[in-house]
Amino acid sequence: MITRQLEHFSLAQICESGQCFRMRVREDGAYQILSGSRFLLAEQRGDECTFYCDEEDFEAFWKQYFSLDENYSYYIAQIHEKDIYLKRAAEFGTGIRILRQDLWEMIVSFLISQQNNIIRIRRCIENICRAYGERRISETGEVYYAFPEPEAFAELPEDALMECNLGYRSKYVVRTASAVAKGQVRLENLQQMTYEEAKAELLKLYGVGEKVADCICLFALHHLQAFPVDTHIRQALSNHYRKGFPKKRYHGFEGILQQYIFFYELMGGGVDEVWDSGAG
DNA sequence: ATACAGGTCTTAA
DNA sequence: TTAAGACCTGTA
Repeated sequence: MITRQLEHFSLAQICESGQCFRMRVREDGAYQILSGSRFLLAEQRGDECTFYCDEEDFEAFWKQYFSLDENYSYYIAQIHEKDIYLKRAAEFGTGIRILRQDLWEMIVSFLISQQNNIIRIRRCIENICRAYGERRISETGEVYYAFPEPEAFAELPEDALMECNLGYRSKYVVRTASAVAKGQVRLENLQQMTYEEAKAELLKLYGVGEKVADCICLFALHHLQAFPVDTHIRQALSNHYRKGFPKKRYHGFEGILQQYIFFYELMGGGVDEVWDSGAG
């Protein structure tokens, strides 16, 4: 068991930020975090966090998973003084962190995410884990299912995952799993690549486009310069950044600011700011 | 009922 | 190279 005082860290906000679909809050207020085949139980009171794992596990894995070695105060301090909207968004989501999640899990998760809502995305992922993942018991005694390896999907008929409610995305997952299982795309190599290289490689996968590739780069490969543009972000940018988002100013960590904006819009924090266009 | 969810692929000009 | 349509499914 590990206890830490943490700034700019909120399990609740991370859980609701729409980057980790297998994290959930329990009845007792504790959080379950699943990543690949791992399981972690964690609690938070104010800025004090407790992680139910041993020192070695924490140092070798979870610390990086939560990006605890990064200084988010610095990123927030870079926000332009006059950018009221971005300052509000960052203040609103100040406990968000960009996680370092499992690469294969993120590929599949964001294939499923397209033209889909977060509730159903979570359910789809839960379904495929139950159907194809290994059943396990955590150190703390909870039953959970590991995320299935590519081989678990690789030989399936392309529409097999419709039974898990993936809809037309089933074939994206099966074909991509097949490509990875055959070694046509090597996940180990992706980890070593630059943002541009990794994105280009990911775009070769069937069902992976610009947006999904950027999500994978940001949430798994931790390329903080990836800036996924989805419907929410597109809307927010057209409302608040007529000349485009100032990526140059924030070069190298645009992705963090993207996540503040996404979270702000998702949670309805931005609604009061979209009043100005019609009234003369 | 119709539109919309953290889009991408296919097809046609 | 760009632009419309199709696409599973649940929810409001």
